[in-house]
Amino acid sequence: MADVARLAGVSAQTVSRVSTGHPGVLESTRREVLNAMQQLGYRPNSAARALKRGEFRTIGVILFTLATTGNSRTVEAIAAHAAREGYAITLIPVAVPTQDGVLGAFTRLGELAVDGIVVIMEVHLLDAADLTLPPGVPVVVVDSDAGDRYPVVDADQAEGARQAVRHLLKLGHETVWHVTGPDESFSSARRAQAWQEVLEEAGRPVPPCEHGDWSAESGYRAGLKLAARPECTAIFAANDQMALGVLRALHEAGRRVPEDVSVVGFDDIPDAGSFTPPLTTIHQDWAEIGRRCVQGLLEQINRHTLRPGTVLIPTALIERESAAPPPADQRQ
Amino acid sequence: MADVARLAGVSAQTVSRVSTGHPGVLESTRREVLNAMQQLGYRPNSAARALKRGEFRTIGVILFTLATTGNSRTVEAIAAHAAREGYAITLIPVAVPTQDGVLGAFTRLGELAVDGIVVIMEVHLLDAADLTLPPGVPVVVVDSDAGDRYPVVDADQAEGARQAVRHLLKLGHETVWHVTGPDESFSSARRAQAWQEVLEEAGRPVPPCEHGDWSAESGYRAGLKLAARPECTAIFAANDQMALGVLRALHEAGRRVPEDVSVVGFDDIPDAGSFTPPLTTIHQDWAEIGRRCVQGLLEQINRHTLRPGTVLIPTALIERESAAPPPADQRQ
DNA sequence: CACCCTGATGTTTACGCAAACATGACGCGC
DNA sequence: GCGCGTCATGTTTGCGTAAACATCAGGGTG
Repeated sequence: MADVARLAGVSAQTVSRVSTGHPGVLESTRREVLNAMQQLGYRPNSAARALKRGEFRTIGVILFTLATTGNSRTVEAIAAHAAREGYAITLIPVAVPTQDGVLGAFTRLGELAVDGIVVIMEVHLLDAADLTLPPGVPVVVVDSDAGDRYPVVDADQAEGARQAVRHLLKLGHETVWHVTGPDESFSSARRAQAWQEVLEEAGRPVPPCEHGDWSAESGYRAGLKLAARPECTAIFAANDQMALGVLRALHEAGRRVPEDVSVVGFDDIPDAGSFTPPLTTIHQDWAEIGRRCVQGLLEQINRHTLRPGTVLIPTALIERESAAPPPADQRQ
Repeated sequence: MADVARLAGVSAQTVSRVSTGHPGVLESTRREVLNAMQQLGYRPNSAARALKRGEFRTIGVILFTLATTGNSRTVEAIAAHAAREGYAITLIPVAVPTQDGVLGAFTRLGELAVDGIVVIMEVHLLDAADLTLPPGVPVVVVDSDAGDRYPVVDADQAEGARQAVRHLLKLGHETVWHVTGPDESFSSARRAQAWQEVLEEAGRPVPPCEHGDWSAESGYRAGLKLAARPECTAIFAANDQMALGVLRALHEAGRRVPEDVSVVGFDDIPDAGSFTPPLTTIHQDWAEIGRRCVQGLLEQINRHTLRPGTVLIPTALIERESAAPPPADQRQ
């Protein structure tokens, strides 16, 4: 910076003013400084800047994996909105989803240069890490029911599941079978619970769940079992990937979709419209989730207020071709 | 830090020595300091640390989107390996894939606290941004042919495509039709080129390409056209998502896979094994790509040497059920 | 017993920047 | 024409840390 100041014939402070876009610098001076910067290839040192200002303009995102569509889409949206506000994103992946792994990530995080944290993580693991969550650091949590302690942003899992089940019921199916996600997932539990509630409210039998792990392969295994039951005419899979596996299982078992069996997924991943047949599913607005995360975090950073509570992002039923009325002989 | 020093009855320097794990501190003193740290909730300020040490222990990753499996997997692997080396990852998404967008990202990047950069981006857009790439900053490029100027890490696109085409030829198909990715993609161009070369070497006719954009929907459109050609018995799609669309199109057109038409994809996304039918495809080792990116970057950071050149990660043919010999009447 | 060496700890300093305050030039009003 | 306000710019200072150097105590050696 001193070199730039010398070359431009001004003081270091004026260089600083130019680089931060401060007002009160003569246009001619500004141009001269800019020129000198260019010539010397000057780049402000962000460490020094952060030290002086006491903020990093960076948001940390802690998660298990980018491999799920939801996570990577959410991160992408967070990054995009953060960038718009002048914030960068630092990724803190948790190598292993154990309490130790989470603890390690939170420890690293404590030493990281972040002004706030988005936690995309199942709540029970968050609990374990709770102790080491640096107090006073703004936090927003996704995919959790910790709304009483932290600001939570999430898709309206329950309403989405209700939309799916009601849609199948309205088509005339007597009941709806369910393929769940992993037990430890909050989203999975929420979707399963809502599925059960809708059936009970409608006075329909609640068939036993098949348990999956979000993967298409697990959906395939569940689908094989369901395909073997002739009374099963409607399946709600807790995500689109498992629905894909269910579709394959039904196809192999010779049961046509949607003529014999209807399938509804959850997520509306980009490929869902190209499944065979195109999948009727529940759309999640990840872009909006990311936006609200950033918004909530900035609110805390700027206003120094932690406001627990849950922000629910609406879901939407996307009707494609995998759900239809049940076969005539099974119709209500 | 001063408070900790006071509480522990030592100097600030000793606190620093403890927090950096420096040797030459009496065990009893160390414990006392650790104790005081805990009590006061002391966390070293990473900005000050970075300022003093002249390094951020952070790697920037600049990319267009996390929406493709390849990108998000690569980023995840980069993050995991970087974490192992004590580096964090900062994400710099390019909002719009235009030269302006890229320029903007590189400008932001210049001000970012990173010790090195991984660029996951098509090369022609990189060229446009070239001017503003801060000189002297370690860089590794993925998905590019800029091996003469930068260290490049990439899957062996050409060999992968060759494996796919040769596999179909060996099964007895007279030739192989191709659904490409977007024109501006280096990977897409490389795969298409290798496809053509293999056909020419084998003395087979080279049918016209169908052009897609990586999306399943574009694969569906291409598949519809291909399905209308009875002479088409083998299709190589430049990625698995487009292959999914092709599968759907063939199914709708009443052409069975693999009995009537064989399909091979590229990527081996996690769902590929659950397509209907399970997709034969080319596996890319994204974890290894991420690992080599970090390795290449750290080499530059530690040894201050820029070594242009391309590291090619081998691909592997994964045989599943979507490719088989052609129908008897079409057999060679 | 004086010397030096070693190892533990304290003191000084600078990293690069920007806030706060200081300076100085100019113009305007009474 | 004197004083005061305004605006552009310069000077001082300190953010939290760790490297470099300084100090000091104890122990072994000739």
